[in-house]
Amino acid sequence: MIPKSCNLASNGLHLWSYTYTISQHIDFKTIGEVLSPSATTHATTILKIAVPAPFRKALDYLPDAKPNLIDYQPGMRVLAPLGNRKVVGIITAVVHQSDLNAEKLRPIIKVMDEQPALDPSTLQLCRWAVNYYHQPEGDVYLQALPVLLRKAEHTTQEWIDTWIASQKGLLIDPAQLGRAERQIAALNMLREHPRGLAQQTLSGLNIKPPQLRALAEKGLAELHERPRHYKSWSDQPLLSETPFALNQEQQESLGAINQAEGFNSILIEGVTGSGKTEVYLQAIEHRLKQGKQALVLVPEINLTPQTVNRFKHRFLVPVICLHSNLTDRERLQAWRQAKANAAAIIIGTRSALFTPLKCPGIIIVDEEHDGSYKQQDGFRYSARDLAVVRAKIEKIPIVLGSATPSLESIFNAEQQRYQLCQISTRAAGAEPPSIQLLDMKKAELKEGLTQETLDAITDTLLEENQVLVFLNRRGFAPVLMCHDCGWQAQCRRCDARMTYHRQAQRLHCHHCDYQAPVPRHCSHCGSSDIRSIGQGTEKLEGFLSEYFKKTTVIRIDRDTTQRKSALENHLKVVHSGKPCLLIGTQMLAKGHHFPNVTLVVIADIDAGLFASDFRATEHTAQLIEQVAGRAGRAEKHGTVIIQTHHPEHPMLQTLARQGYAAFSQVVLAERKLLQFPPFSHLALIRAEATHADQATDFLQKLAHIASESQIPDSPTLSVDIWGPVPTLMQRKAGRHRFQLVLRAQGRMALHTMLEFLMDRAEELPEAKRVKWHLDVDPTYLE
DNA sequence: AGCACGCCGACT
DNA sequence: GTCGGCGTGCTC
Repeated sequence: MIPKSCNLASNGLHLWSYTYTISQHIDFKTIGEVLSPSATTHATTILKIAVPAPFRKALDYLPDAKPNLIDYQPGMRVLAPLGNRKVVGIITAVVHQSDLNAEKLRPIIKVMDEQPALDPSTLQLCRWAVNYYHQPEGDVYLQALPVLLRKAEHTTQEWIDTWIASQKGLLIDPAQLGRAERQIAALNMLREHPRGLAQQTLSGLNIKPPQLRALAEKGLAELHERPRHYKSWSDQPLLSETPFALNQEQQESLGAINQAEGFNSILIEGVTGSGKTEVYLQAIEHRLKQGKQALVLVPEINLTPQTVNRFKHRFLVPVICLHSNLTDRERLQAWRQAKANAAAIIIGTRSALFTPLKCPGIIIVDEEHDGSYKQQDGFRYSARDLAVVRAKIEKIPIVLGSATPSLESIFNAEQQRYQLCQISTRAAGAEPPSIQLLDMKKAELKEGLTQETLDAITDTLLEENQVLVFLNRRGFAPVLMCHDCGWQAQCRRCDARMTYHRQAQRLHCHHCDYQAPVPRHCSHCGSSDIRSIGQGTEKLEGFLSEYFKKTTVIRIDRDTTQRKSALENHLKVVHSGKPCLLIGTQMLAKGHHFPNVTLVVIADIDAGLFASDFRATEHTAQLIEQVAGRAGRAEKHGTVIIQTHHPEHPMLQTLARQGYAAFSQVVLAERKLLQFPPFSHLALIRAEATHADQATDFLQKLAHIASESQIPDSPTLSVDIWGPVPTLMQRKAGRHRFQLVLRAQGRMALHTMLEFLMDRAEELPEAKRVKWHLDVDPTYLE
């Protein structure tokens, strides 16, 4: 029997064979060290291991007890001692000298798999990410593995219990087993299959473990663990439906993608409903025909059964979907299948980027502008940006698609780094919706809606069409105020007002989840005249279902869709096509198609026009376009009403009259003037602590170190340092938050600075007293 | 991060 | 007298 945690160095039965190609696994960084004279004189092997602990760099370890039997390769998982615990780490390099004293080095406990868990291209991607995001190596390398493989209990290979007849069992006359009928049957079965049978297969043949164990005790059968072999998908027929005919622009986009041999990045700017997905499908088909796999990244919210079904309907080959409610075990299974080429198409969110592919053929990033590609905690990477790096490493094409590309991507296209393909016509000849800016100034409002808007809703419903009212604010009312003294309900842990939820009869902070009962009296003056100010989706729902008594009103936000499948149930009504009124937040803006919605009302856009963040207008415009894209598909023309106090706002004007492409040019010019990304590069160091000065002291020190290290009179290498400045919400969840903003013209300057700063930060005693992190290419300055 | 060590307060 | 709170320090 082979022990479950099969160590390579053990002398157990090896039923597998493993081969490797040294050249494939060379760590280029270590070549110099390998060839250096000191290394050749002392042939000691040092393993650089990335461990799950807050060290910036990998730790040095010695090989385990039987080093000669093992070829240590970067990417292999090892079990290593760390303090008084055992951790799973990744070999990042094999070198021949260490900066540490030899007596401080400890040997690893064992190598955990016979093949590296991280293949050479994933390793390269991780190395790139370490250098770019300046994140601890352990965080980066381990993040690239499924959760279960970060633990010692699981192996990269799946092991299958297999019973096999022993030598004695093959020779014996089964009649000697006497009246043990079931054991005789079992032995006969094993004799018929001298290469062994999986325990599961045997169970299916009604041969159960007790009989098999009885045979094993008599020395007639043996239990082995064998690695599971996956069947490659590549010999299967590809399609189960005929692809749709493409229009001219789709054809051109597909041509650009298919033409690519090796790395190429293509940005598809295609209006909502332009049939981008069809282009993806046919581009994937092209690569499948070459026996290559496809990786498709989608935003969190878009990974709906509809999206996945679109792929499953088209293709007969195995499609794997990595959605958020998979169990860890299912994720590991998917990882193994992708690595073994048992799956042809992998669709997933951000983290799916690290799925190993045996035969990578193409990467597609749908809705590339979407914020959910940026991880906002721990290892803060952008899956979209890393996807481009991965495509470069794998030498395959990458497609970035969006109706509203990020300004970074538009800029990259202008710089010829991306090939731009535009699809401006909607499929089936549908007209783009017309955008109407509705001046709210001095207008009489009913719960935030003008009479004109209400009339438009009435007309649409009378025409038997559906209406979508977009309000990006959950709850009943954003503010609860004392009418006598002006007191407002504040969150006691954040610098934010509490939102009033009427149905739950609670005050709820949307920033830290703190909840409180609704006060009956003002805590400042004791008055009982407490009123709610402003509108939330809950309040709007109440008003609209009263105003449109005969119409079904459906509210869709985080509060109404908490229960599983609640969203799908809500949407069933919408998809039935009956006239109805939809009210919703962000959730409604993406991914869903409502062919019968012909009127979209954006109730309050003003907050998005004047937010302090430099990306605010970009995000607001993307949101408007996305919400507007819900309206009027196929034969029905759509209208979008944007209610605003600032109809003359240049951003709104440009967007409404000339569209997103023109808008993006205006904003790019603005960014250039202000030297903001993509015309410069940003990094943030955020710190939070229970006492504000702990955070500022730490950041102050870093700012000082940074300015000291500047090379004088070298504009190409200089880094602007701002701060420490308080974050927009200075106190959140009871902690004070400050940040340092670093800006540089060139990437090199920024990275040199960051590498230096992170090394120094690790040594600062203050660093241990505050919670802090680095965010390279932050989405929000806050 | 995780774990031990260590030094102070409320309890079977 | 202990159990346990979390501040501090350390891990190749």
